[in-house]
Amino acid sequence: MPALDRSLIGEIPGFAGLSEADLDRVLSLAHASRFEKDATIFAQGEEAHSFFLLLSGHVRVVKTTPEGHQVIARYINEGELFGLAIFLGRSDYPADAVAAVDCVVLTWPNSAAAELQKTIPGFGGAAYQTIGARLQDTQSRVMELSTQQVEQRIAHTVLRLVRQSGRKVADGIEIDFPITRQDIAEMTGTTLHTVSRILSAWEEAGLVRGGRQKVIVTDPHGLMLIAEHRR
Amino acid sequence: MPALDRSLIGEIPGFAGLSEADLDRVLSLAHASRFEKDATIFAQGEEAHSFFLLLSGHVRVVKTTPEGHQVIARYINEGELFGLAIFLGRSDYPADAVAAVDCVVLTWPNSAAAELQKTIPGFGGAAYQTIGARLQDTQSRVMELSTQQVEQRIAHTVLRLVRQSGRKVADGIEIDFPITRQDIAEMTGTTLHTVSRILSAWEEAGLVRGGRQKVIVTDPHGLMLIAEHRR
DNA sequence: GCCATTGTTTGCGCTGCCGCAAACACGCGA
DNA sequence: TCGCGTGTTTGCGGCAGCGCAAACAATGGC
Repeated sequence: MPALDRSLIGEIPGFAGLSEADLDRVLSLAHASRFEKDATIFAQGEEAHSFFLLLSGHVRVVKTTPEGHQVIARYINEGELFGLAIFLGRSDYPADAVAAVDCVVLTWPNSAAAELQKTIPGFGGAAYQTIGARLQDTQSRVMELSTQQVEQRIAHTVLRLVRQSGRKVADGIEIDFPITRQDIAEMTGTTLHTVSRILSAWEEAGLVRGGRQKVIVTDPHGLMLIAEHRR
Repeated sequence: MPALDRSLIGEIPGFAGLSEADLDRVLSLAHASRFEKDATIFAQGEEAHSFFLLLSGHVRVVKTTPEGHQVIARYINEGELFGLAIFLGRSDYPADAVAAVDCVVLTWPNSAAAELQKTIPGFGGAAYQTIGARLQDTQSRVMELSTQQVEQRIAHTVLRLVRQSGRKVADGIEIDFPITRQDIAEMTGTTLHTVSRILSAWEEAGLVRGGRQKVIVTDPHGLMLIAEHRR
C-alpha cells in the first residue's frame, strides 16, 4: 500500500495540532478505501473491529428498532470521525453506517486506538471531543422531540443540514447530498407523508424549493421564524 | 478539612482499579459537601468550575428550553459522575442539577481534571466511559420518542427507573426517590395529565400502585408487555 | 389541628398528526 | 426512447394525546 499523504488529515480539527511525525504515525496505521453510494460501511450489531474518518462524501448513520423502524442518528460530514464503538467500550456497532454518496474513508483497526492514545496525546482527545459533541446534539434532539411540534422539528432539522452540509446554488442553499422525505421523517420522528405535506406548504410560501431527493432553502430567515414558532 | 476516606470511592466502578495511593491522590483534590432536597448543585448556563461525583442520594438533571419547557435529561444515581462539562469541552453547564433528596457530593475543581488525567491513567477513562454510556442512553431515548406511543415510553421509563433505583417493598418495587407525575412527563415528552391517566389505568389493571410522588411497580412483567406493546 | 401549598385525578372537546390509499412524476437502465 | 422502479404528492377519515378546567387529596408549616 502506498503511504498516505499528510495532507489527507493535516487540516482536520483534532489532527491539526499534530506534528508531521505524529501525522505520519497516525496514517501509517490506517488504510483508505472507497465506498460507493448506498454501500454499507458497517452494520448494526456487527463486531466493531475498526473506527473511521470520513475523508470525502457523506455517511448516514441509521439505527433500526427491534420492530423494524429506522431512525437516522446523524449524518457524518467530511473530516468527522465515526464508528467510535471502541471508545464507548462497545464490542459491536450500535447502528448501520451507509454511504449517502460515493465516499472515501480512512479506517483504523481497534488495535491502533490503544496505541495511538498512548503515544499521541491529542489523538484520544479528538475522539472524545467528537463523542461529547454528539452527546450534546443528541440531547438537543431529545428536547426538540419532547417539546416541539412536527413543523418546528422539521424546520430545525433542515436548517441544521443546510448549515452543516449546505452548498450555495443560484436561488438559495441546497443540501449537498441526496435526501428523501423519508430520510427527513426518520430524523424528526414523523412520517414521510407529513414531511411531504409540510415541505409542499413551505414551497407554496416561497421558503424552500423541493425536488426528487433534494431540498433547497430559499429563505433561511423565514424558516428560522418557523423553527422558533413565530410565523 | 479532614482527609476523606478511601472507602468513599474505592468501590465505585471506574475507581475500583486504582491503587490506594492513587485513591488518596484523587481524594486529596476533592471536597465533599451536602445538598438538601431541592437544592441546586449547579445551574444551566452557569460557568462550569467543577465536576462531581454523587456519593449518596439522587440528582435530577433538568434542561430548560428558551420557551421555558423543562426536560429531565436523567437522574444520577449513587456512584455516578456528573457535571462533566469540562470533559465535553464546554465552559458552562448545559443543564440544572437539583438534589432529588438530601445528597452528599464529591466536588473537584476543573483544574484537578487536567492533573488527574495526566497522573492517573484510569481517571479520564472513568469520565469518558460515563459520557459514552450517556450518549447511548440518550440515543435510545431519541428512538423511543421517535417510534413509540406515550404509553410504551412511560412503561420503559418507569421500568428503567425501577431497575436503576428500585427498592424492594412489601408488594413490589418502589422508585426510591420522590417523583411526581410531572417529572415522569418531562422524562417521556408528554403531559402531567396523560401520565396521570395512564398510571391510573395501570393501577386499575393491577400493574402498579401510585401515591403522592411515589410509584410502586407490582407487576414488572406485565409492564414489560406494555413496553413492548404486546398487551 | 388548621390552613396553604403542592400534587393528583378526571371529564370534555378539540386538533395535529398518522394511516391508508391512490395517483402522479422523475430519472435511470435497457 | 420507453418502461419500470423509486420517490413524491394529496385526499380523507380517525384517534391518541393535548389543553383547559375544576375538584380533590396529601403534606408540611405554624
